[in-house]
Parts: sequence; structure tokens; C-alpha cells
Amino acid sequence: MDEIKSADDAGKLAELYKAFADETRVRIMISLGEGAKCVGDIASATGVSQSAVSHQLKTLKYANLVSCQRDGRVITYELADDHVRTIINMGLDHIHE
Amino acid sequence: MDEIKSADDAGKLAELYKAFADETRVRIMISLGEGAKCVGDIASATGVSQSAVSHQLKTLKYANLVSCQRDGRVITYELADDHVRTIINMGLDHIHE
DNA sequence: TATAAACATGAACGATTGCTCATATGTTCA
DNA sequence: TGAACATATGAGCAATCGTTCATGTTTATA
Repeated sequence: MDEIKSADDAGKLAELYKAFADETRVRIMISLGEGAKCVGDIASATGVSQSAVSHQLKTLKYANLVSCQRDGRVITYELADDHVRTIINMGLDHIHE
Repeated sequence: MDEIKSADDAGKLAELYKAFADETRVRIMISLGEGAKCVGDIASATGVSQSAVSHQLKTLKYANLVSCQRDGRVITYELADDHVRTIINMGLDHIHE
């Protein structure tokens, strides 16, 4: 336990963490931590423009960190799985020592 | 558990994950996961130039992810704490589904 | 003290990133 | 069908990043 397992995968790992390496994306993920939301609600909750949110959601979706579902003209996004929450909480633990 | 705790801290969190968002730095941290090493050994273990390793170690040290200790003209680096291992393993879990 | 070894550092440059602005796509409803 | 709403997308640009190359700093040893 708490022992590094793979000596490879460094590239994929870096790719994964790149998705967490931006304040806007973190805000979006934290916001989605409260529950599924549509793009407009994410934008107002985070104070980021609709366009910027949409661009970042694309990045998060590509990284398999969020999933979405269309319902009429509204598209609802949610965190892909509990790994996302866990990774964020792990980071918060580290920050708060 | 597995519930996002803080609604703020987004900036600091992004800063933390930026340190993991580069393949070279991940390679260095995985290498240090095997145990403490000097700069030259890290360079040969990762196949990265001494200069690049040194630059990245500075970044990792600034992020409090590694610590170092001078012994003569050799400087030995090691992972700062088990959070680093945990964060990397968490990422590997996510990658390997 | 002069030299070499181990590491750090600064400048410079190409590559990537995240935003804005304008516009396109898709959907509902009158 | 046409207007309005929700979201996505592409171009363009400033900012950040990671490397290399050259050189500086610190320590040991002849």
C-alpha cells in the first residue's frame, strides 16, 4: 500500500493530471461535485463565460472526467465517477496539510 | 466520504496538480518512489538531461512534493511525503479503470 | 590553490494553453 | 417555417511552459 506500482504510464498519468491543472476546470469539477448541472448553470456558478466553460467541458469529457446527456436543448454534465471526487479530495488533503 | 469538501481552494488545487501535469516530472517522482536519489541518478534513470532534471526538481520542490539534502557535493532528493505516492497511485487506478 | 565533479540558473525559443469574439449547430415553440 | 434559446466550435492572440545551451556556484581532492 502506498507504494508506486507502475514504472511506466508516466505519459498517461501526466495527461490525466493536466485536466486538473487549471483553475477553471477545477471550479467546474467542484461545482459538479454538488450534482449534475447544465452548461449555463455551470457558467453562472463559476463566473466563467459560456464559451470558456464549453471549451473546458470538452477537455474534461475527452479526459473521461465528466459525462453528459442531452435533454431537449439542455445538456446536463456530471462527474464521470468517484475517482474524480477522490482525486480532488486527495489534493485538498495535501493542501490543508 | 468521497464528497467534495471545500468549495474554494480551486486555485491552490490547480497549482498542486500542475506539478503532476508533465511527463518528465511524473517520471522523476515515480523514480523517487523507488527511494531517494541524487540528481545524476535521476537523470540517467529517466533519460532526461541534467539541466532539465534540475529545473523540474526546482518546480517539484517549490510545490513541496520533494525535499532534498546536501551531502558533500551530492544532493539527494526524495518524495516529500506519502501524499505524493497516494496521488500518483490514485491516478494509475483511474487510468487502469 | 587549481581542477574537476555535481548541481543550479538564466536567456532564449518553439510549443502548448486558455481565453475572447464571432459564428455555427441543434432544439423548442409559436 | 422562423425566431429564440442552449450549447459547440474555429480563429486568433497573449501568456505560460519545458527544453537546450552556456555559464555560475559549491564542494572535494590532488
